Amino acid sequence: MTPELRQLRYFVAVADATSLTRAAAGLHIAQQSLSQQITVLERGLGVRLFDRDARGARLTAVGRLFLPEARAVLARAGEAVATLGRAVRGEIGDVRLVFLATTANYLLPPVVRAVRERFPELAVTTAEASIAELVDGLREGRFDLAFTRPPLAGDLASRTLLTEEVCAVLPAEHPLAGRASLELADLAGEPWVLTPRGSWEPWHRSYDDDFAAAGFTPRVVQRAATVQGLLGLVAAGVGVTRLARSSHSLRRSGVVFVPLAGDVARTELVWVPGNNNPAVRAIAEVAVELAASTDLTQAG
Amino acid sequence: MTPELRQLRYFVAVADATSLTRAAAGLHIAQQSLSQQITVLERGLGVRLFDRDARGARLTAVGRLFLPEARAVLARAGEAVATLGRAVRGEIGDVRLVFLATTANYLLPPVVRAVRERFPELAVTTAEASIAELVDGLREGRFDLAFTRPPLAGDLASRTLLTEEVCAVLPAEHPLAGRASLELADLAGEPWVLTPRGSWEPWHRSYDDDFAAAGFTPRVVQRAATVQGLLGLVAAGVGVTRLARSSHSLRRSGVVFVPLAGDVARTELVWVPGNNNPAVRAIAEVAVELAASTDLTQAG
DNA sequence: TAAAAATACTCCATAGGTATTTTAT
DNA sequence: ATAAAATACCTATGGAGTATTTTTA
Repeated sequence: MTPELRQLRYFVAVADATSLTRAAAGLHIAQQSLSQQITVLERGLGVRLFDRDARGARLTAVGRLFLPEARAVLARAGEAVATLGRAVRGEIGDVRLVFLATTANYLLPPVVRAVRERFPELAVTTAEASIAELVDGLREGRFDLAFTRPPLAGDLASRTLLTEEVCAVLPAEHPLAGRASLELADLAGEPWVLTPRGSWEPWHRSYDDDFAAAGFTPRVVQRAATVQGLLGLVAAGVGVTRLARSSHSLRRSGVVFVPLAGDVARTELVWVPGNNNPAVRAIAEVAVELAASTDLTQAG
Repeated sequence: MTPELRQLRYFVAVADATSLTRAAAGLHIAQQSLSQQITVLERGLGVRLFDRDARGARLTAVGRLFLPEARAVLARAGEAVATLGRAVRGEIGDVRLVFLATTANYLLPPVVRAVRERFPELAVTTAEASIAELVDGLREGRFDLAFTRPPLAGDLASRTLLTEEVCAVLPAEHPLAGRASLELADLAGEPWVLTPRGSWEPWHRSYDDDFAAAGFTPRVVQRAATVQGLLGLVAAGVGVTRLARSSHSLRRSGVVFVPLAGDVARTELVWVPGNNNPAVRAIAEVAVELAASTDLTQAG
C-alpha cells in the first residue's frame, strides 16, 4: 500500500510538532480526525510510526527512518508541480519553428537569438520551408509556429509580426529606375518575371487581384521559383517584378527597388488554432516584442 | 494545488494507454469515473493534460512534460515505502548495543562482526558499561539492547543467549584445586573475595540465596569491583570466589577454575519491552544464531 | 487531575458506479 | 455508424467534525 500525499503531509506535520493536537491545529483539522488519519496510515503501512503518551507523539525508530522519505516524496511532488508551472509559462518544452525560406535569411537568426536569451531552457528547433511545406507541416503537427507571409488558409490562426513596403524591382538601367515611388499601373506594359503559379494558390489569387485592381494582366515572360532567381532575371533585364523591400538584401547589383505607393507586405506568425503549447505563445510574444524594438527586415 | 498520488497514477495510466477507456480497464474502474478524475486533476492543476477525440486521449505539450514528473513522484513514493519495509525488517536503522563490561571482552567482537556481515547498512554503536549504567541506559533509552547477566529487574524483557558453567575460583596451591568438581558447600569454611554489595542488588540477593541454599554465609575477607580484581586477590591467596568459566580467559596464572556442580550462569539479551525498533529484533536473532553455532565464551 | 490521544458517532464531500448524451471519424 | 469521451445522476466509502472516554505523567 502506498499512502496518499495528504497522509504523508499529516505524518510530517505530526513528526514536526511531536503532538497530534498541535499538528492538527497547524493543519486546520480536528485532533480527532488527525488521530484517525495517522491510525489509517499506520494500519496501511503495517507499521507503528509514533509512540503516543500524555506528552504527545514521538517518532518510533521506524518512523524516524520514514520521515526523510516522506519529506522527499512531498518535495518531489512539489517539484513536479513547479515544473508543470514552468511548462505552462512556456519556459520549458519543445517548439518547432518554421520560417518561410524567403524570410528565413533575415528573420531566423534574431528570433532564435532572442528566444534563446529569454527562455534558455526551451528546446527550439527550426526549419526553412517553402510555403506549401510550411502549411502542410503546421497542419500535420510537424511544426508549432510559422513565420510566413499572408494570405494563408482560413483555418490557421495568425498574428502580424511586421509590415514592410512592397517595391517594384527594375533592372538598374530601366527608365523608371530613378523614380522615388511608383504605382503598380505604371508597370502595365512591362515584361514580368513571377513565381510559378503552382507554388501557393492563395498568394497567386492575391496577386491577380492586385493586378486586376491596377487595371492590367501582367505579361509574364519567365517564371522563377526563388527570390534569388527572380532578382537574377531582373538584373539580366528579362523583366520587372514586385517584391518586399527586405528582398533587396539578397541582391544589390543590377536591380533597383522602387516603392509601390500604398502597397505593404505583412510577415505573420501562424499556428494551428488547436495548438495550446504554451511555449508557442511565449515565443510569439518574444518575436512580437523583438519586431517592435528592432527593424527585423534589416537584420540577419 | 498538489494532486494526490492516485491522480498521478491515473494520469500516467491514461498517458500510457492513450485512451481513457483502456486505462480505466487496466485500473479496474469505470471509464466515466476516470474521465471525471482526469478532469478534476486538470482543473486542479489548471492545465489541459490530454487532447481527446474519438480515437482516444493523447498528451498535450504540457502533459508530455508532466508525464516524467508524475512518474518520478510515484517512483519516489515507491522507494519511500520500500525503505520503510527495509526498516521494518531491521535491515537499516540505528541500534545502540551495550555490553556488560565483564562480558564485553569475549562477546562484543564476534557479535558486532556477525551483525555487520548480515546487516551492513545497520548503524551499530556499542558501549561497555557496569550493570547499573547498563540498566539505567536501557530504561532511559540510551541503549536499545544489552548483553548482560541475570537477574535483572522484572520490567525488562530478556532472552537467554548462552549458558556456561559456574566455577569455584581457587588459588593454584589450594587443597581443593585438583578436584574435577565441587559443591558450593565444600567452600563453606573458606575466606571469600566478592564484589561490593552496592554494585547491583538483584545479583547480590541471588548470591545470598545460593549461599543460603548451600547452608552457609560466606566470610568475606575482601571485596573487589572488577573480575580482574577478584582474580588477582584469589591468585594472591587472599581467598576464593565464584565466577563463570569464561572469566578464566582474563587470568590464567595462579588461579584454578573448578566447576561447581549444577551451577550455570546465563548470558542474556535484555531490552525495554516497549522498544519496537525492528533492528533490535534482527540483531537479537543474529546473536542467538551466532551463539548456537559458536562457543562465544571462547571467542573474542 | 490535567493534558494528550483514542474512540464513537455523525455528516458530507467525493471517489466510483450506471445510464445517457455528445463528439469526431 | 461507430467508438470514444463527456455529462448527469446516484451510491457509498471515508475524511472530517463533535462529543466523550481512556490513558499516563
